[in-house]
Amino acid sequence: MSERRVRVRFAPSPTGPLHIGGVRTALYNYLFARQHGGDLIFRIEDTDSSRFVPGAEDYIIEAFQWLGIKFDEGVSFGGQHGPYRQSERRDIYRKYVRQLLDNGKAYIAFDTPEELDAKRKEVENFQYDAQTRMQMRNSLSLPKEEVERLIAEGEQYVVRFKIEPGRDVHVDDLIRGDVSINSSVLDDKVLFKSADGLPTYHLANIVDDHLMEVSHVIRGEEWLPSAPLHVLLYEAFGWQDTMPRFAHLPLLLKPVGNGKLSKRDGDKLGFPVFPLEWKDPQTGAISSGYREQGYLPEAVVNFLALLGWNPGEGHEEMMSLDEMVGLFDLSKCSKSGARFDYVKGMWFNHQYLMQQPAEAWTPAFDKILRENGIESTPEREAQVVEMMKMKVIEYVDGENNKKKRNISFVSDLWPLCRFFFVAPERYDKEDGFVSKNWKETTAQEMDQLVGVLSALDEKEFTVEEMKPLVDAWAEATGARPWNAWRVCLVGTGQGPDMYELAAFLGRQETIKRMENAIAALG
RNA sequence: GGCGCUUUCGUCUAGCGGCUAGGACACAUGCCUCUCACGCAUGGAACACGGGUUCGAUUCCCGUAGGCGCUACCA
Repeated sequence: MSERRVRVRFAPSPTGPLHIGGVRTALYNYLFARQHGGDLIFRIEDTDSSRFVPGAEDYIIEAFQWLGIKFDEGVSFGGQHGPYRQSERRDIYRKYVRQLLDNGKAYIAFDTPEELDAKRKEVENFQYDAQTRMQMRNSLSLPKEEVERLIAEGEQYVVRFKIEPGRDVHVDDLIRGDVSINSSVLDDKVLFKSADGLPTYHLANIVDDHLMEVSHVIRGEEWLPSAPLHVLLYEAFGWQDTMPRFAHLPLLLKPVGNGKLSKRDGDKLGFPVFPLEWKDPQTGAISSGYREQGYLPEAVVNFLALLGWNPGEGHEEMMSLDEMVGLFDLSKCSKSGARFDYVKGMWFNHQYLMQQPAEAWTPAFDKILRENGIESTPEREAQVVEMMKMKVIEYVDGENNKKKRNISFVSDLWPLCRFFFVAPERYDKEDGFVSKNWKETTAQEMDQLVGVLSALDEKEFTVEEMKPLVDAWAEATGARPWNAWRVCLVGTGQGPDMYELAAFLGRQETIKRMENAIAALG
């Protein structure tokens, strides 16, 4: 059994953008496949034509590309077991439906959706099973000629799985151990619909996993209740010897409140639930994505991996994809759902952001500057802007650790760096820092400081020239001008060392801001 | 309602019969300091409950309660 080559799959339904929980499922499949030198298959489960959403498939592929999760075969990746899109496998499924029908493991049912609805209204907790199927319109209850006539007349029908009641069905789950359920509580599931000639999930899933030689099915816990049905299907086909092992992952729960994290929760709760931004082709509504929010793929993957799995023994939480491949272990997955605490995701992003060289941030920061109207200046000033940007990065990400900012995203830079580019519009006395550091005599003091600074020309306005001059003056007069000076240049208690800041702004801008402040605060 | 899964700090979790129940995020405090932050240090904070089994249960078993999922001609 363990001799079999490891082959796992991620098989989403193209009904919209990929949910973050799906990303984690795919990630675990990826880790498992890599670790065992096996294959990861990408299959599209589009057996419900009515729920098909254009663009979803490409979106999913792009998302995994961004995340660095690579597939070995499947839709758009090629392989020997295709086609990998279920809608292109109709003929294959037909053959297997026939086999089940011929073996008496399945039967044809003519009950319309309306009839079934009526029945459900009439009988509380109605279930289509061994108890009730003889009361329904199907090939078991109807005479043979009648069945043939109905089919010949083109009546729509479905094929149902004939579940034998009263049997304990066992599923050996890699995460949960033995799970058993009595077959009597299972209903005769629809396997195939004549209306569109397509199978339902259950049939397509089993047939494909078998044909694609899938060795392990790693999927979300929402599938656990139907796992016994799948076991029964493998048996009905006579494939029990090559039946894959199952592993049902705990679900991702909402950060607050009840229930699992759903597609609609995202932006409402203040964080994305999709890897990439998604625009609904029908409504045009936009859902935010991790990529567009400024997350690094490494951070998303690292954060997600630890929601439901843990390497144990106080191992470092920061892990690359490759490290995780070495450490991953299905038996170390937790059994209960994990609340999706995106604050920790932000911390991971902070960590990965800090590992990057500052130059890596330039494109993103550039965009922010443009959004704030900084770039739309004449060419001459463009050079200055460029220099400023370099300065900003140095300030934020200087080799001196003391200067590092607490930023989770590059976009967090703007409120911290604004004053480099824009003079304070107003000096707010309500601001605690301002009121604390701007006293009666401060205006005078700043006036003097302007005088001291004026001795330097624009070229001499450097930290090296300025510092001795100002320090000497402060020493002589006993002034402690820095905080008030900061009020002048920044407007509040933020920013780098005052000499560095002043040198960066230059003589003209520095003195202008000081005079503005003196005039405004008096 | 039925069936199944599940239950350690606020959150993610370590623990696999004997531990002062460990770590991370978040939070609080202190240090550093011309501000904010970073960094460093410190602190508060948990075994759902009730029965067993055992010399001994957070750990094993059974109940109860809570949480989650499934219960479609959706996946």
